[in-house]
Amino acid sequence: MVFMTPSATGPATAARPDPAAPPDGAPAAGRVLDHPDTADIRLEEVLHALADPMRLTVVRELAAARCEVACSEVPLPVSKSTTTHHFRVLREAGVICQVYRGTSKMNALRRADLDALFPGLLDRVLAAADAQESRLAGT
Amino acid sequence: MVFMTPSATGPATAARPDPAAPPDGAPAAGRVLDHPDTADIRLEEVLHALADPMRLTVVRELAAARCEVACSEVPLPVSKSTTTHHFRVLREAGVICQVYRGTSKMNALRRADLDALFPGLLDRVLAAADAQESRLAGT
DNA sequence: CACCTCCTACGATAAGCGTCGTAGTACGGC
DNA sequence: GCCGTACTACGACGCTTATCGTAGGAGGTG
Repeated sequence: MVFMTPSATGPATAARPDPAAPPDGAPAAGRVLDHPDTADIRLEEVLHALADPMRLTVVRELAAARCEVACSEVPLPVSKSTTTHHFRVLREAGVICQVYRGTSKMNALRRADLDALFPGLLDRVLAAADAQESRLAGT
Repeated sequence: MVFMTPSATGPATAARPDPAAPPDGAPAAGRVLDHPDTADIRLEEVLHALADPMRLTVVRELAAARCEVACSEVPLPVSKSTTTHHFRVLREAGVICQVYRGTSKMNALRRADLDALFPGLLDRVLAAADAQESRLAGT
């Protein structure tokens, strides 16, 4: 059941056609992380993943930064282990794609996969989050 | 901290301009339920409410039936008390509006409020749920 | 090689959630 | 007034979750 980065149903946000990437070829050899196959992504799990404030923050950061982001670049008001935990939940729900790059673990949204399964959903959630933030800020 | 059915920021899906409603005037006198004010609805709570399979089912049923629906008309594979619990979670998250009507408690989506706060979100979630159902059915 | 950084795994804890059954209240009909 | 229907409140149970700290591995740098 599922082995590595999506190659089956879609290269996800992967294929890393972005700069910032190393010479390539060796995205970190060994260490490969389990990602759900695109077809195995479940709406309830995605919603659950997005329902947590910490994780929603992460997703918004990832959406804002158009390229891959290291775990440590998304500051959360919780411990390192808890942060790791949240990233894992997001990955296992199929929301993000994680890949080792040197000592860092890079994260990216699986926009393509999510949009294919649930058209427009992610955008609406992000827009809703922005809207709510503005609304609450203007108090 | 909020008192009754929305009248403050918007009559929600209420105002019951639908048939099926009794002569009106006495929608059940006493028993009034607490609903969050529109401005108090939080995205995280809405997502959390929608993330549960049971509750998502309820919301889909409510969206399908364009009018108010009694709790007992949405059959769930769980006990009565659990059903009550789920309806309460939905109400407290601001997703549905509940009103006593005789011995029944009628439920309706707070579409207007949700669309005002999070434009298009509910529709996308419903569409995503439909899409996933078809996708999984066609296995 | 030593060392530092980044991230992980593990165990612990406390809180939350979904589920149930039972007992009970409000309302309408007889 | 009595009874049935519809829903609720409460307490219990077990599972999941969010959080932490500590210990440790993988990989770059010197």
